Amino acid sequence: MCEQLTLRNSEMHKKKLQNSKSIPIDDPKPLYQQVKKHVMDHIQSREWEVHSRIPSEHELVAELSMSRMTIHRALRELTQEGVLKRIQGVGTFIAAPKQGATVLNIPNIKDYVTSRGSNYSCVVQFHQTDPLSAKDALTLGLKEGEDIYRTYIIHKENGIPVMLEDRFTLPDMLPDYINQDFTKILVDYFFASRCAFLNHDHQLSVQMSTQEIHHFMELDLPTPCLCLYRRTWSGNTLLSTARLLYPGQKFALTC
Amino acid sequence: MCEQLTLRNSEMHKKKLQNSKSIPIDDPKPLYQQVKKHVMDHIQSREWEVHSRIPSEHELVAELSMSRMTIHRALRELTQEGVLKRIQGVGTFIAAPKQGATVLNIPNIKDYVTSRGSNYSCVVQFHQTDPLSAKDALTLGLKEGEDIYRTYIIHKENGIPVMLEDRFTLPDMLPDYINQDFTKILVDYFFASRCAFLNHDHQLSVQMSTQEIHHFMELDLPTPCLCLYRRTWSGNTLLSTARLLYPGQKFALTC
DNA sequence: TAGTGGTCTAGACCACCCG
DNA sequence: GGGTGGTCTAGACCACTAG
Repeated sequence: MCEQLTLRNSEMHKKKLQNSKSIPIDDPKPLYQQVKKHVMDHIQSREWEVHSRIPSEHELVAELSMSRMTIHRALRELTQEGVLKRIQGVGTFIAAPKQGATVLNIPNIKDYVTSRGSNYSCVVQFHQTDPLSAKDALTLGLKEGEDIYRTYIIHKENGIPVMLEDRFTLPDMLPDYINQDFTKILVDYFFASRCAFLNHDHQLSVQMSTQEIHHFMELDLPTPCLCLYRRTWSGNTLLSTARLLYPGQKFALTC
Repeated sequence: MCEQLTLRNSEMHKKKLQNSKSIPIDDPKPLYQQVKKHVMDHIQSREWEVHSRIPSEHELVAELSMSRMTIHRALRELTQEGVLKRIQGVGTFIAAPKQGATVLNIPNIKDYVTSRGSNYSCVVQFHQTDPLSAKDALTLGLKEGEDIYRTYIIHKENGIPVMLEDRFTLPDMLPDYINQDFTKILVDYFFASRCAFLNHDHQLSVQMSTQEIHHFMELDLPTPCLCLYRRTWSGNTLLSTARLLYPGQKFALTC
């Protein structure tokens, strides 16, 4: 088996040499990618089991007749991808499969609406400087009564409200925030245009619609709502918090 | 500015040489990481703007007095991380910041419960072979009446139901699925132990609790529920679908 | 044709782990 | 001390893009 693979690889090497005479035959992939596939094949075929040790770089260099840097790059990338686990001075092992890490990718509201072939619009209900209430001050880690920007936007699909955005933004970092017209640019886009490396954290919950939600979302009946609480940071500095309310409808997918 | 950085880097080089005399002074990082930081600093300070071209590998080699492989590794990793965009024959550019891609990372239920310091347990209500109903057959892309494994589990935190798992699993791929004791092993862990490369897709929605949910989740009042519909694949082959119901409570965060 | 990024090599030094 | 992975170099050949 190993011998067979060695042969295959030396054949590939020949093809590469042929290819260098500018006679592209069948697009041989880079060697490091072949090594990655070689390792993946052994894992998928169960020949190399989870947690077991795979050949060292030195052994793969000998087996596949490549330089150590090429082998190393392949193994390093597989390690970055979570397939392998490497321990200096010990060896390279098959990593345990990731378990239970469930990732949801929620597109922004405008892309989501337009991707459904619908018309996107929004109405900015408030966009002003407010003194902080005691409750909000607690959440934001600020003092009661301090000034903060508050923005309240209803996002619509074909004119029908689909999402309520209730946002607090700290004035220190982005003083021109309050002058923006958020019917023209999404708040997230504005942040992305001003700050190079944003990060977010999120908290997901469900709640029944309140009177306030009924009013702005044009609802008649009590409706379960998905509530996404998002904080936006630039490095370790909090920029903004948002409560995003999606009244009871399927709204997100992928990955 | 550039000169200053070159100086800083040659100083680091000296430190590295000192360090090689086994006198670790202040843990100098690998050169390629210094290059990454060098680039990131220029981006964060706005010195290099979005979409603008940054110095070529050759220029960075001269500026920072490093080998091209080291420069190349730094720029390649930043490209993989989405910070840069490289075009062969043209140059290296600052990538546009990712916008609106909101990612939620939901831990598995057992880790979630235990991470809160609570006691995890579960009850398997059904675990049997069922003929497919017309509606479920449609969702799964199978024929009505075909046999399928159905598993119905109530997950509990300190004895109180917190999540309902209603799962259909195709019998072809994992014939010993039906013999598992899912009070001992999470279904996701079982899949991970049998299939090397799993992927999932998800759909999120909210719904009001039904009579069925009231009964199994020990609810008295109608409650909004978060419903996560998850499909599990091995390559392009569907393994299992699950409806995961979390009655109205905060349940997930991070990233 | 000159400059760019993509890949690959052969060799080197290092920190780390283990017997 | 011998084997492992982590890093780095100097040089090479290539495909690609643009003037």
